[in-house]
Amino acid sequence: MLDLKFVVENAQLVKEAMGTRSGEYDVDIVVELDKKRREILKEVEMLKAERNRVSAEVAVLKKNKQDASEIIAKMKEVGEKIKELDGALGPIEADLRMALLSIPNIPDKSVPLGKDDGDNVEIRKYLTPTQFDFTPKPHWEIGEGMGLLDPTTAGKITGARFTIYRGLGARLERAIYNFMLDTHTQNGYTEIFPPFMVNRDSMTGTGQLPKFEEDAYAVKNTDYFLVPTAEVPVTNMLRGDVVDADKLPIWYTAYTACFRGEAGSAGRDTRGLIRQHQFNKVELVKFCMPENSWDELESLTAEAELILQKLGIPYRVVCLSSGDLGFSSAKTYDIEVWMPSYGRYVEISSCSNFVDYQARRMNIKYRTREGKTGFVHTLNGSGLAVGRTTAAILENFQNADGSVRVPEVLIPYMGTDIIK
RNA sequence: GGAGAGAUGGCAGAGCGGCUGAAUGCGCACGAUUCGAAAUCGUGUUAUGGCUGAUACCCAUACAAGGGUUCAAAUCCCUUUCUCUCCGCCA
Repeated sequence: MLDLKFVVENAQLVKEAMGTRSGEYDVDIVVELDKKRREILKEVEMLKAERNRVSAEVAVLKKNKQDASEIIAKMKEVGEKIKELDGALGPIEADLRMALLSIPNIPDKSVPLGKDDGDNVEIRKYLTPTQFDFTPKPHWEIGEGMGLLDPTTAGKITGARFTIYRGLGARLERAIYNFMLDTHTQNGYTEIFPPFMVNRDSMTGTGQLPKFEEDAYAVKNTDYFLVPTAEVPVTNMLRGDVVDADKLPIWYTAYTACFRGEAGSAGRDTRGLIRQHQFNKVELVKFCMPENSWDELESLTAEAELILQKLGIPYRVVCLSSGDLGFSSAKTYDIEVWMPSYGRYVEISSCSNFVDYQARRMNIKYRTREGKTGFVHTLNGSGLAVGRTTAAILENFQNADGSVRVPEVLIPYMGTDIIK
């Protein structure tokens, strides 16, 4: 969340920033609630100061065995008044927090202004779109044709938007996330294997709640949620902590299955691995000092790109426009992989700098040697979405005879150089 | 699932109705000492909110979280969460 003081003192600026995003956000309500809160607060704090003062007098009287019943009776009234005002304050503060949580991050100055993904700006490109001297097949045809992917049986045992991987298909998926984890740990990331279920506080900490509860899978009879991304458990590892500045930056990488309701995407990408309710992803998460977060965003993006470079798959990097920016993010680069069946680039990673937005929400602070504290900056990015990588490999490395070449770096993991 | 113990500052650990925002130790900062350092000595060192030009003063709040008792709660009561020990069960 944003800093309350900042919002109240710069309401106009915040409103303008919200205007560049998609969606409507109520900044005025925050200002109003804060004003109300402060009015009551002043009154109740005065009463409390009086109570504290008089209570000290009572202590002295009692010590000297003197009668204090008169002022005790008077303080009882003050106590009731305090209780009343505190009672009024509670709901206002709760509303205020909710209102503040409902306001997204302010886009960084460098973010291109725009309405939606049509205004995203291409930053760089790697390789050129794959050319074929035959008509390439989409990955779901390749996968189902060779028995690597089986959405039909998955539909029977679970439902739509699930897939069973079989044989070399399952092996390929596993090879990919092992290769990703190995690459990232060699680059200095610490591997984390977190729980796949998290509590409500964690979902709120990273911003999935309260606004997007319908996208999440809740576990019945508990207050747990299936993780929509490893970002949630991994970023929340430091929730409420004060970290020694010397220990920063912290780089974590984690594989998890990810579970998403995909509310509002009915009819989109219904075939293949692009949009599933359960998919595998390797995530990159960073915690750093505020002054380093923009450099860390560049390196994090490069580290995610490295996977596609090593695999040899064409991609491009785009900077999301203000209108396409995620709720908690100040700036996001999407990495988009070339997908022949779509005839365009498809998102495979989203690398974001949240600056202090998540840290304030989660109360993650640093402490320097000199004792100075402040909110850390948090970043994360996919490194990468595994299912989409599988799809991209099947499509970009397919041969005319229907077989699929295994990328060089995956051969040790696959035990073969060809899938047929 | 059953029985018991516990949760206090960056860390360790006292306190168990008023004089405790919190002893003591560690860590850290500054100073003394030193050619410099170690050791030693001295001083200081929580956060959030209100007020404010102010990171100054003053005021309020906070001892897992939430509620209650009381003039007054880290201290008493209730609920929840988490941790540990023993038993059971299980991969």
